[in-house]
Amino acid sequence: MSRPTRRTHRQAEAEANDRALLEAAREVVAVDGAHASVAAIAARAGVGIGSLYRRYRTKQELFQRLVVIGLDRWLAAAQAGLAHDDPWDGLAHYLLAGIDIGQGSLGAIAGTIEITEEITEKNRCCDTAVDALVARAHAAGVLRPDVTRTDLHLLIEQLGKSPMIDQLRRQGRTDLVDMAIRARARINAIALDGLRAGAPHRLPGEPPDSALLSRRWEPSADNPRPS
Amino acid sequence: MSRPTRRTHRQAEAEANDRALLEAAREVVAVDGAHASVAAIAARAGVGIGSLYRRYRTKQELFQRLVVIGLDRWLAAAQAGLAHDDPWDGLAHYLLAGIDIGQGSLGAIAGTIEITEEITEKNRCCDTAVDALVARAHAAGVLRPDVTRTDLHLLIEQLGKSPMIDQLRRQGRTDLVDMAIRARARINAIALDGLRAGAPHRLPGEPPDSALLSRRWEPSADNPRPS
DNA sequence: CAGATGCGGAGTGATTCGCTCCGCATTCGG
DNA sequence: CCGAATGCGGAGCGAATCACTCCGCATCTG
Repeated sequence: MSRPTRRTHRQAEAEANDRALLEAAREVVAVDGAHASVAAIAARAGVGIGSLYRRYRTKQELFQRLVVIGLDRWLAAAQAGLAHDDPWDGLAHYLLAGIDIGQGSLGAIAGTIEITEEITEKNRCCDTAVDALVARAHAAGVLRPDVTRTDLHLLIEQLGKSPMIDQLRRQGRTDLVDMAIRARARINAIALDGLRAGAPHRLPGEPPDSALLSRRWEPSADNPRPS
Repeated sequence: MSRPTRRTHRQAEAEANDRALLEAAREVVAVDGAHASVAAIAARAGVGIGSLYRRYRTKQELFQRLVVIGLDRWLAAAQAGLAHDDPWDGLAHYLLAGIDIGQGSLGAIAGTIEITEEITEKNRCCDTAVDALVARAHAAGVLRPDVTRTDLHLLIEQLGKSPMIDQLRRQGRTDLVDMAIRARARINAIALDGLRAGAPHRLPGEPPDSALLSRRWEPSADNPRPS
């Protein structure tokens, strides 16, 4: 009998394939949103369609896994932010990490999958962590007081989507992709500076209701849940 | 003979249909990007597919028209900004108008259409107007000096896409749509404050090359130009 | 070396695409 | 008041693409 920690070649290869699959799915979904096709995902991962369907029985199962992983990374980013000594640095880390993780792509498929209890629970954890991050920054007086967690979330969602970078990447213009990524870093820096305390104006209107975000997980008419 | 200013019922109705068609196309493209189907556009406009194809011989012809109209509005926004006495107010007006016009949706179909001389020329006009707007704001010392026209353009593109609002609108939740629009106004205000002079940090890296934007009009491998 | 395992991708029916074409309602000219 | 003309909506077309199945084959295991 082999030692339990020792895995066969096949098992290791299968795990590597799974990682490649998830990473590829993340990339393709970031570009095509809910319209991402399993063929494109498999091709990007460099595996056959058959291998994809051996691991995930349906496309939705893969997407659910994708959402769970995204929420995990999102929570990790928030906790890493809380680990920073400086309240502002922590908030900035969370925001930039959230943008890079592609929180925006999560929203794209949010309405297309069945919501499991696991997803709801992880979502709650994330909200709690971000609330702490925001409260600390508010208490330290480094974040403009009229910004709420939902504002932050919307900002991340908005800045997370980068259709131009996706388009350039599809075209294989790696030099331009680098340029676009550097350019986006500047946009992010602008947004960060807009979040700092001491802003010249109050934000317009009332703080947005957090229901705005939770409602997005509900199915829509054009994206009916599977029966 | 009827007076030349007098048009028949049919002509007036056809014009109204055309306007509805263009507005519907703008909305559907804002949601679905280049994947927008002519059936969806016609349905949203409340006209038959046949009527659409009587006015535009192909889908691409409609999209080209859409881009031209978008560039017209964009130029008008820049000129309206220049008409403001206050340099900052002018810039802010341009930015907010550009976001609302849906400059972001132009980028989505930019790579899918044949570029006419008209489009190239209008694009040049827009760039010139925005350059003047930026230069005036820089000279007045109200815009942070490390922000370039391309930065502004990328910011507009980034903030122009609102997948969440599109999703809610498709679901017909008009109350949530209003809420989301108000929430986006706050995001825009944050970005605007981040653009003001006196920002605590310099933007990272070099100013982005304007080629980043012009290259996007070129066709891509997955979006080949029609032969 | 024989059996087991997991792989890639051709094939399947369903769906959606851009687009054509035609029956029909409405309007115009006399 | 009527026949001709006009422009409309949408059924229908071939092609493309979708999620998904299934099987021959290469590779690894005992």
